[in-house]
Amino acid sequence: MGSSPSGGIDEDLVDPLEVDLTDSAHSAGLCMMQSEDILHLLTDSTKLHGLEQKIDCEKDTGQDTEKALGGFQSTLEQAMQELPGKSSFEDNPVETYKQVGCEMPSVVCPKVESDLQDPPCGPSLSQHAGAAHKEVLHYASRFRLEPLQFIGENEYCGETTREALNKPVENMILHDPKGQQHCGMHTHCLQFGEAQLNNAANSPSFWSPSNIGSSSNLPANSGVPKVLETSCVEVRANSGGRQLIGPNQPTIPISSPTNGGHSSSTVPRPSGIGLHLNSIINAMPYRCGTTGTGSMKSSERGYLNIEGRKKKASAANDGDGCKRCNCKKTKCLKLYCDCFAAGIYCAEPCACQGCFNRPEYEDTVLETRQQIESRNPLAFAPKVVQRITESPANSNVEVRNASTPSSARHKRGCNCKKSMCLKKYCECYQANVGCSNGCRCEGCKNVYGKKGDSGMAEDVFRLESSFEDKLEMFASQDGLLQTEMCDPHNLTPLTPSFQFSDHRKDASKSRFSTRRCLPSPESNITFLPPYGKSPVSENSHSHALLLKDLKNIEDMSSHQDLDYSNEEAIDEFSLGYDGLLHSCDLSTLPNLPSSVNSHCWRNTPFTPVAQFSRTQLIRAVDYDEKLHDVLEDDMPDILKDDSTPLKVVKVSSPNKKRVSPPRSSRKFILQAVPSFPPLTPRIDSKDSSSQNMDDPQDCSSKT
DNA sequence: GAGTTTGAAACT
DNA sequence: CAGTTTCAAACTC
Repeated sequence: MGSSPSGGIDEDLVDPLEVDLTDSAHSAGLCMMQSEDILHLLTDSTKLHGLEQKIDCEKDTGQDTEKALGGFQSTLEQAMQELPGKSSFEDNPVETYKQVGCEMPSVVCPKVESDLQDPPCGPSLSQHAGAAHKEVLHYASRFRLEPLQFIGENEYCGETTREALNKPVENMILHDPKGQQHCGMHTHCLQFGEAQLNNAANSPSFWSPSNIGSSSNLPANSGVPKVLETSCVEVRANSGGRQLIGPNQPTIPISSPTNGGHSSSTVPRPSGIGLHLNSIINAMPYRCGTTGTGSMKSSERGYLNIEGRKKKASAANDGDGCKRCNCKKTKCLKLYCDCFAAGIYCAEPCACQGCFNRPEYEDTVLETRQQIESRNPLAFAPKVVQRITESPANSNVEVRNASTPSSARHKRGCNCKKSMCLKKYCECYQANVGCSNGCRCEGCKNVYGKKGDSGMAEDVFRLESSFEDKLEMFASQDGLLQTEMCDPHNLTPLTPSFQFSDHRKDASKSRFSTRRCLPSPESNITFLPPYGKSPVSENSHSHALLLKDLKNIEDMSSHQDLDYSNEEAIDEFSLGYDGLLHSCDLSTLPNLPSSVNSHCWRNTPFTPVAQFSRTQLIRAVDYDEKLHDVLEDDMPDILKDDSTPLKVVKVSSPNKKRVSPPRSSRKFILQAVPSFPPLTPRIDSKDSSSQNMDDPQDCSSKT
């Protein structure tokens, strides 16, 4: 990969996808798989082999890990038995891919493994291993992300992902309500919390010498988890398609396998599985104001600066704003605090007073976060979704004009009375998205789209609602969902993910299934079918793939007997409702940069939802006919005819919280994992800032 | 930099 | 669920 002399990444050499793989997919322990991969996975026993290796590796990491994996191996074994030509369980050392050009070895898919390994530089990793794993699971469930699959990870990440890069990027979601579109990546990282951190840690850039050395130096701020995808896309658009870092980006080295080569290497672990999100963010390429439209909040932005200069993005800054919070009364434990809301710790750049949003108060932070989520499960959900497409014709990523009403929407809408949605007071405006019918603004003059301007966004929301409603209906009728889902903490905003856990109380620990990246429900827009403004051809390929996958699934279900008694084999079926649901929409998934997918935090727009192991997939499919019904009822309609207008089942008020009513469940359980983002001690916290900040980041304010 | 305005978040 | 209060960012001067 090309590292600039300053330690930055050469734009041309940076491969967003690569970044994703290392950053999010691995570190988070969440590996997203796309439909193609799933199919491949189902037939590729070698992947199981890889999984096995990983398992072995993890076993060495500690009891926690083993426990976490609990039963997973048995499941794996069973699954392998089902696969013809499965590889024997060899004790081959786990190899991690090292991206070419990366100064630091990057852990690619062996994510979990890497996470569990103690970093050469610190003991924190082992200490956090168990927690991290748990957190990963938690986030996975919350974001509808599945824990990293051990199966074929390397292959998947190394190849599939790479291939995916060449595919059109269809949709992306913005997390940041406040318009952090340019910092989407950052946001994602944050959301995954430790996982993210881990990812970051795994990412070459993160561990690159410069980064490591500077990580402490880097301002702990980072991007706020709001709009990650966008940044990627934008970067691409700006840089010609494969770069995460723009010209203005910090020179933090990011691994970018230029040769696609993978060399086996030991994976040095960051001293911080517990690293704070800020660290990740800092490590991540950061591009603010790339388009000049993005208005990121400071919390959403990293203070990365090529020059190492740190400056508070306030005011004067244009485009690079990196402001942080300035809370005085809330102790940075309320959503008023951008840092807190973003799932990151406050950093030195913050001017907050009496801040508790720091690593040393992790417990408090977590608790507070849980409280908030108990009140509003969507409190930390992404607020803005955006759709991005790539033109198939030229392979160039085409970012839909964010200013167009249909390109993005604030999910809850604004409530502006006096600003006419023309100032940053307006969250829609701040996010550079148009107001939608869900907004209650008065006198809307949002330049990105006035309230009432119809667009796909609304339709998408409706679609989402529709599907969701069905799903919920389905769940409630069949009691598939456990009451656990009723717990706001367990609920994933808008899209609860279920899992077959049968008897596995500790599903969260045993859930390792192949996964597929699916747009999270919150990424509704992501699911937009290519109708209307989007040319059918735009998604034709992906749709075809999707349909293929669906068909395969159906076929499998119809041709195979499912032995539900074999719980181990089933282990779990993680159904991201949105994933399955929108798998049709997933057309975009195959095209999604892995980076985007992997960087999901909470409410990640792209949540790898349905990654099934072969057995799991089959059984899951068969398991519940109704599930099929849902898929068939909803997805086909969309998938079968791109040109067919979406059926509007129900329009949900953006302001309404989608909380599923209590349901009894038999087979599906929502993982009860704390939703709080991994707020692991960050290298450079305010307290510790003394160590860092030597290399202040260049923070410029948003436009 | 201080003060004002604004609207989200929190509270009742 | 609506109204009110609190809060911190955005904005103005």
